[in-house]
This record gives sequence, structure tokens and C-alpha cells, in this order.
Amino acid sequence: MKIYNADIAKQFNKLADLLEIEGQNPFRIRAYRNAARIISGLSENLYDLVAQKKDLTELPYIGKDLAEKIKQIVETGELPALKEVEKQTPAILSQMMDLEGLGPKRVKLLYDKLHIKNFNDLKKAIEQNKLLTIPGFGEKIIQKINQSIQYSGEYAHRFYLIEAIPIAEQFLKYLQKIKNIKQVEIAGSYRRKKDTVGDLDILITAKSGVDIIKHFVDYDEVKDILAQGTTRASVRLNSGMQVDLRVVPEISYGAALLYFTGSKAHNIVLRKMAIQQGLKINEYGLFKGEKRVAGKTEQEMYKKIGLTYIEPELREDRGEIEASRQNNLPQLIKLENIKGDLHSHTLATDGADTLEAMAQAAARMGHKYLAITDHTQHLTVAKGLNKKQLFNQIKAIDKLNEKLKNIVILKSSEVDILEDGSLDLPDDILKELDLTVCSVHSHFELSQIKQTQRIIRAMDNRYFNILAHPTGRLIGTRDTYDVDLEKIMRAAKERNCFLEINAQPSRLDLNEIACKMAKDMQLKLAISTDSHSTQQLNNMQFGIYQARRGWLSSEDIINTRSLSELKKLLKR
DNA sequence: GCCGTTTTCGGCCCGACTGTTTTCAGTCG
Repeated sequence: MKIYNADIAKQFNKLADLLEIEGQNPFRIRAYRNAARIISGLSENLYDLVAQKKDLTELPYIGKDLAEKIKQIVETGELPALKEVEKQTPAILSQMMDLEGLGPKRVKLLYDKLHIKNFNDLKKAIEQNKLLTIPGFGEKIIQKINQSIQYSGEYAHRFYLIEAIPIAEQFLKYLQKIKNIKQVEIAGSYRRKKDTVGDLDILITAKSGVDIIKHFVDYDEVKDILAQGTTRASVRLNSGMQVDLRVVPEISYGAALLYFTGSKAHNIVLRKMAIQQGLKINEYGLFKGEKRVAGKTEQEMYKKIGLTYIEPELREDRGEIEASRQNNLPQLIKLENIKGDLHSHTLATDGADTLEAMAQAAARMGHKYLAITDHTQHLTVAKGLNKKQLFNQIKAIDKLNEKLKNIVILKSSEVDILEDGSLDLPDDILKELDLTVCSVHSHFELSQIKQTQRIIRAMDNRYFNILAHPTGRLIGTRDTYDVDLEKIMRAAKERNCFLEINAQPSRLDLNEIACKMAKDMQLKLAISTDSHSTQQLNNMQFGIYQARRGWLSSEDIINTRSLSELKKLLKR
């Protein structure tokens, strides 16, 4: 059985939870969590690294002991240390730590005193008023826990970034009406442009927080107030979104923005760096003893500890701090670098708009080219074009191109990759196209070896250009299919093919880690919207965010090129 | 359990809010 990095990270996190419940050394617990975080952000599979006998202690936060434990998991699928701990402390207890108000100490108390192991036990005990007998459990905490059990069913999900944006902007508009506030900003993973957002972190600068907090919790959409103090507050909205507010003085704006934007891992490294220099970072500034030496802007915070400014999308402790120290950060791609879109559909297949409507909409966005990539015949999930129908579309595009002034429609197709790796259209029609976008829509269940071979075999076709949504993930609903991405990337580079960053907010496939892996291999990518309507052409922005999180620059992306340069790149 | 530009031992990020306390532990971000 092949073990994935995510499985290894999960085992370490679980071990950390259980050790925490047992009250073990907090620093040892942190070591496991650090390792889990690093592992889930790796671009290479630990499974492969172990097979190649690589020295795992070269990875940050992985020492001799953890390297050995990783090896155990890879080779046996199990972590003996975890099994050992589970004898004393059942693994299921870790799920109770997900509840609001329940940390390791209270979980342990519940288990020791009442043998409560899971949500069901907990619900029963609350109904029977048993919790009040435990020291430290009062009415309010019990109510909070009870509510959290309800929420865990209703709201146990993160929001796609595209869902979070309107919620955030509406709230922002409301907050901006407050008198005497200087700045309002949304920080957190929203500002780092993660593909999903768990909650919103809002930062406001003002002299005093009390009135602002009052206004904040009075918002129409607030369903519950979770916490309310003089400088911070926390609410749950009707949409299920949790929103945290923090009010700081203007002089601390940069420090607070840095602190509130995170990621937590990034902040911890910055704070350690400060300590080494005899300084201290908190959300109010950078301090030398009692004296504030920076705090008003993020730029000065970074500068004072010897770093160049780091864009929010990069703040994940994945090498950005070292790169900043060496003044070696990439110049990240921007939306305005994009010259065209290489993946879109019309109502000839499963799109909503006509060829011409799509073209006009793309032209209005400033695109110089748009590839129409309607599906092919064997696709079962949507109707597709056969050879003759595609031929007719080609003629229609030629005719339309004569009429269009500001944009060129590229003749293309989203060609289905069949189970054996052959393409769903014959070469004599593929050669009439400007480019092809090829993708897997079936047989997701193939073994890694077969799936990888299937895709590489498809790339062997000289008319293959771009592999669309390369891993097939649907965020929160479907995992990637089992594929050796590194091998595919290498094969693509050898054959002068490209991979896509699919900008659909529910796909964002490749993810940021794969993007960075491609960059490290010097494999170029396309950022494409896979639009099924004119409206969706605007989703390009989400692909850009993802690319930025993957350290990509304009030169790493093929559709930042002019049409003539693009055509040269596509030749194989 | 990891790590090292004072270190191979002795550190390990920092502050706010809540509730149950009677001066603070637990939780959270």
C-alpha cells in the first residue's frame, strides 16, 4: 500500500493531540505538529524519498527520531508510538478537541471522570446534567460546547474563496460606516488567497475599540456573538461564517496586519528571528525592550529584522523567509500579465453562451486570444462534439475571426483522454486545431502506475499540448486521482507539453504545492478558466492567486505571451 | 522532539478573552 504525505501528517497530528491530552511535554507535542505541517506542504512524496534512501533529516523540523518514525509509517502503514499511546488514551478523543471550548485539559477531565469518548457520549452527559459535577465546568462552558456540537454538523466546512468574497465585502461596507476609524482590512487566509477560507479576520485601526466592537456585533447578519472584549470580538454570521475582529491603534497597523495575516507558521519564524536579534514581535509592533522600533507598516517590520517585503500569498513558511533574506523572492505574476484564456466552452456542448458571446466577453476583458475547447464525443458527463461537428465549429471560428477586431479565437478542443491513453479524436482533425487541451474525465480509480502511464501515453501524441485539471481534484468533494505528478511533469517537459492551473474556484488544480514543483522543474504552465459562461471568464483571478501562492512569475505562464510567441511555444 | 551567527544543553511566539476563580487556568488565534 502506498502511503501519502497527508496520511503521515495525519498520524503525527493525532499523536500530538493524544500526547497533549495526556499532558506531555508541550514542546515535544509542538515538534510533532511542526513536522506534520512541513510534511503536508512537501512537493515530493516521502514514500518515494524513503525508497530512494534520501536523508530525511535534511527537511526542516525533521530530526533523527522523526525520520525514523516516517520510515516506520511508510514501510508498515502504522506508527508504533501512536499505537502505544492509544493503549492509555483512545484515538477518538482527538476529535473532541475540535469542539469550541474543549481543549486537551477538559477532554481529559471528561474522559477521566465520566468516560466520555465521543460526541454521542458528550451529548448524553449534557442532557443528563452530568457535566456540572466536574470542577471547571460551569453553565456557560457547557452551553458553548453544546452549541459547538450543533455547529459541527451544520458548519463543518471551509468556504471557497469565491464564496467568502461577497460575505466579506458586504460586512466591510457596513464596518466602513463607523466614525473615527482609519483603516479596515481583511487579513488571515483571505488575504493570503488560500483556495478555501475557514473564517474572516478583520482588522480595524482606531483610537478606541469599544464603540467599534459594539457596531461590529450589531451587524444584521450576526447570528451569535462568540466573544466580545474591548479590543477583539468574534461572531458567527447567518451564512455560517465566523468573523473575528481586532482593533489596534494606527501606530500598530503594520504589526497587527502581519500578525493577523499569518500564517501562524510564518509568524512564529519571524518571532524567533526577532528574538535572535534581541527584539520582540507582537501585534503592536517590533520592540527593543520597551521601545517600539517598528509597527506602522509591514514593510518596516520586515526591514527591521533584515528581510525584504514578503507578499501575503507566500507567507506559509515554505522557504519564503530564507529567500527574502537572500533578496531572492520571485516577482509574482499579476492579473494584468494575462493576455488570453486557453480553456472555455460554448453551448455547442455544456457551456451557456455562444461562440460570439464568449469572444466578445473575452475581448472586453482585454484578452487578445481565447481558445474554444468544447468537449469530445466519448465524454459521458456532458455532450461532446464528434469529428464532423468539430469541423463545422472550426469553419464557424474562421468566419468569426474575420469579423472580430480585438481578439482572435483559437480553434481547440478539450480532448478526452481515454482509458488506454488514446485521444478521443483522430489526428486528421486534431491537426486542424491551433492547440489541444486534454484531460481525464473517467476511470479515476486506476492504479497510480496505470493512471500515470495513461496520461504519458496521451502526451506521446504530437497534437497534445496542455493537460487540463491535471489531478482531477474537486475541493472538499473529490480527492485527486492517484497519479505520479512528478513523473507527469517530467514527461510533459520532455515532450514540450504544458500543464494547466484550472482557475475554477472549486478546482484550482494544480494546487500551490504542485505549482511550485513545476517552477522548480522549469516546466511552464497555463492559467485557464475552463469557463462555461461569459461570466466565468472572470475566474482568471483565482488562477492567478493560486499561481502566486505557488511562487510563479509571469514568465512561468504561457498565456502571458503574445499570440505569436504563444504559437511558437506550442510547436512540438 | 528539534535546533544552534553567544548554544550539543537549554531553550522553544505571544497576547486576549472567558469563566470560574478569589488570583488564574484553559482555550484560541
